[in-house]
Amino acid sequence: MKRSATPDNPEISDAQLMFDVLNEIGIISQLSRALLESRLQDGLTQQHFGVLNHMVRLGDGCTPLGLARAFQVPKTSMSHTLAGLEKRGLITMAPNPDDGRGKLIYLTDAGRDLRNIAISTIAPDVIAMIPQFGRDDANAALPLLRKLRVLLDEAR
Amino acid sequence: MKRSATPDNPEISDAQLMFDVLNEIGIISQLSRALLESRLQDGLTQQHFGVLNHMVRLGDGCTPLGLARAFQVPKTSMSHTLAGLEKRGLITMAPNPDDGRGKLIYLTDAGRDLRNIAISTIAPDVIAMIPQFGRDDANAALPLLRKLRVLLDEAR
DNA sequence: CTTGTATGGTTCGATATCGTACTATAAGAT
DNA sequence: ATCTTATAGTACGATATCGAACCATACAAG
Repeated sequence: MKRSATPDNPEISDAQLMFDVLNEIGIISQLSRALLESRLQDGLTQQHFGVLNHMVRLGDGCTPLGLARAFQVPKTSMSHTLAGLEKRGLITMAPNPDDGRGKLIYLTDAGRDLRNIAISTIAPDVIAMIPQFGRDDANAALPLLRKLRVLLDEAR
Repeated sequence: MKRSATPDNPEISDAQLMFDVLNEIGIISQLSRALLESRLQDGLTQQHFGVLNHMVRLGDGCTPLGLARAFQVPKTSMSHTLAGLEKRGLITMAPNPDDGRGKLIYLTDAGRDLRNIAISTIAPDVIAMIPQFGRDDANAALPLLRKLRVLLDEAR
């Protein structure tokens, strides 16, 4: 199980540690995505929900590229996600008056409602996790994750 | 016990905390996947690499369903991933002598080699992160992540 | 005012993901 | 033995993801 942590090459075990961290993160992401999507209707994905949630929390009128950066996905992926949201009437896309190339994304009432319903639907699952995970551990984990995310983001 | 923004309903901010944790995890997962796949050739994905790595570390001769459970993906997804690995000559699939329905997956030499090459290719990036993230923080994060993963797994 | 280059966005094709439905074998209960 | 239910895996279709190529606009330098 334990790879030889040869004292002359401590980097190996350090690298293994980071691999393990990223591996756990990958599986948690997979699990939380599956949990979320099992609660969403109409083939909505985590990305769809994420975009709606982002705009409710931080305000709409943002650009497709800005959203792509916020979620760290290629702009082509965001383009497809936004097309799906527009097709469902959850957002509208308007040309950017300040930039002839760009667009601005706005929530519709339906989009806002759907986000709020989704939150209510998922909240019990999330709240149920807290006593088991522990508020202290959650509070401890968040800054570590933020730091790691920023690091990975800068290292791109 | 709680310094809450909404004293009448502390669960709200706790839920927000967990949402934030899962959100950071999702983005980190996205970033590390992008980083990994940019280093892999021949259209290999994180799943492909993950399966090879899993078998090198924990031994091959495992079943498709066992792998699907290990990675928390539907068995149809694993079926597709394994087909891709077999097509590339990185694994072989044999009928399970103890179960007429099942198969057993074995690494080929090419599969083992590819995994080792991939590890060597990625290791510098991972090692470079360590001094910035901090070994202590990595050591602190891992058990928290494991706990969260187990929790989510059980709550499925 | 051109020209070159950078930026915002879409289109398209290849592949991945995953739910539904299906086949085949296994295993337990009459 | 037969029936029932559970399990391992695949086929297929719908959608998601993403890189390459592309278009249009912006912007900077002559």
